[in-house]
Amino acid sequence: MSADTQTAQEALTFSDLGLSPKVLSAVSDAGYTKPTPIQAGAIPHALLGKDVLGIAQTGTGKTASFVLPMLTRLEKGRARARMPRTLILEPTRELAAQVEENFIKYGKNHKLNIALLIGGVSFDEQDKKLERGADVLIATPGRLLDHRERGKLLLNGVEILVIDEADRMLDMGFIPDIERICEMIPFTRQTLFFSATMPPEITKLTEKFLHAPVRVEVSKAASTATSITQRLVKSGTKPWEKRETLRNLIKAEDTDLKNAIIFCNRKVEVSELFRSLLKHDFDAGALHGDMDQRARMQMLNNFRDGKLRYLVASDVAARGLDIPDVSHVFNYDVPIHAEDYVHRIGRTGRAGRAGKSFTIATRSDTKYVDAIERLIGTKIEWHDGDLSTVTESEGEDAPRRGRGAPRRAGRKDEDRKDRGERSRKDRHAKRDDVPETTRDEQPVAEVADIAERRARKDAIRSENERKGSSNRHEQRGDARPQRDRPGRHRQEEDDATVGFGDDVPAFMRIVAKV
DNA sequence: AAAAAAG
Repeated sequence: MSADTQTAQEALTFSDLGLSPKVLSAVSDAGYTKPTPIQAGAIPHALLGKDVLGIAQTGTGKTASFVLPMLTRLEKGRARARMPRTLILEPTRELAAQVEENFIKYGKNHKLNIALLIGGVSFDEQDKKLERGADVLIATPGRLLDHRERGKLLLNGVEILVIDEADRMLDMGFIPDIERICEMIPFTRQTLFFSATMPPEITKLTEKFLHAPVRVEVSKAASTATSITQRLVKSGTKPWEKRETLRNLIKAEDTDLKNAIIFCNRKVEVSELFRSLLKHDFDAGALHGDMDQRARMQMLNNFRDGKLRYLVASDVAARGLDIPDVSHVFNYDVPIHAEDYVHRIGRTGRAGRAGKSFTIATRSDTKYVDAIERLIGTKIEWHDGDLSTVTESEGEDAPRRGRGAPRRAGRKDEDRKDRGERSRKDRHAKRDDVPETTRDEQPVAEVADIAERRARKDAIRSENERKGSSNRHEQRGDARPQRDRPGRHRQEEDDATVGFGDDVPAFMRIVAKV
């Protein structure tokens, strides 16, 4: 094919980039033939040992753009005890785990030691992996520094350093840590640096720590993904009103809705809404940063595997997490920062698939909605009339409008309970009942188990229904009483972890910069 | 008005 400039890149395949045969074969086994723009741009330079400054959103195939060349370069040489050869820094634990999955997937023809150093889990296993000598070290900053202070880790053997999601690290106050870490690593290293945006602090950082970097910037689409249908949904301001709005919305969307992420602004809201949804028989999971790590992973994996249909989440899930095939995003709260809106709804409509997003808005959200519309440069349509048609209820316990009524008997009681009032003890089996006292510490794990059991039960039920038999089998509860005892390893990675393809997004090119 | 990350 002859090359006009545009199609030249399109025509590239992975085998044109200089990757090793082992890597290429893993890539093709994973089903990929064509690199994304960031991959095509970054990989050849990374292979030559040059520093790379990649400006790209998550979902652009960014992860593979450093994983693949690193694998190729790691084929020469061996790791020594406590001296990892490469280091990848990630802002969140889930992202770090996701990068590990990528190394496992694309490194399946390599014999590499991979160590994942994240908080919330015991040190023992991590120590062992370091001791054995890690070719690839993937870490969140806190735990990494912790290990180093304990003397278990030497960073002066690091040949390649990756800093991922730098702007998010900035938001999270990690920059001082990042600077400390950079200073521990020899000057001669190669640095691959990724950020979605380039605020001044980040530019300064790159000037300090990158040497003559090759700048690779993925093109930005002018507007929001056309594959995402966006709607605003009016609601009263009271929590129970918002929950009801959400439930009705979910039910109305039922036929199209494969699975959904429901974003809340705060962690308490995540747990409240989660418990409420469970009470209302939705197979929901929850994800936020105060949950214990086991529950976080479990929820995320169950959601990915389709064992949970709904995931109530804080913004920990807004960026970067690769959850393919989410059909719906609900914003239970309007995000306070407009960029977060872009990231949140970007969880759907991936790889050109159709996605829907609904944002529940109350009177007090107007200015945030305005900011979002300004950012994305377009008005978002109201789903079913705008806020002028909402009748605001008075007082905390204002009775609900008697209409728009619950379809099931007993709903009123549940709603009363939702509002925090005591109601007559449920007629439901206590097994599915969520402890009212549940706060965020230990009980979350319990709740997680309940959610998991329910998810399994539901999976079985829907399987049966599909087969035409509507009998409900009770699955024996096999939730193990796993306490998170330090020093205890869990081998039971029972469900094979799903692969994380980096979807090429129709959308993610949006630049969420003001 | 938040979330995230070390414990």
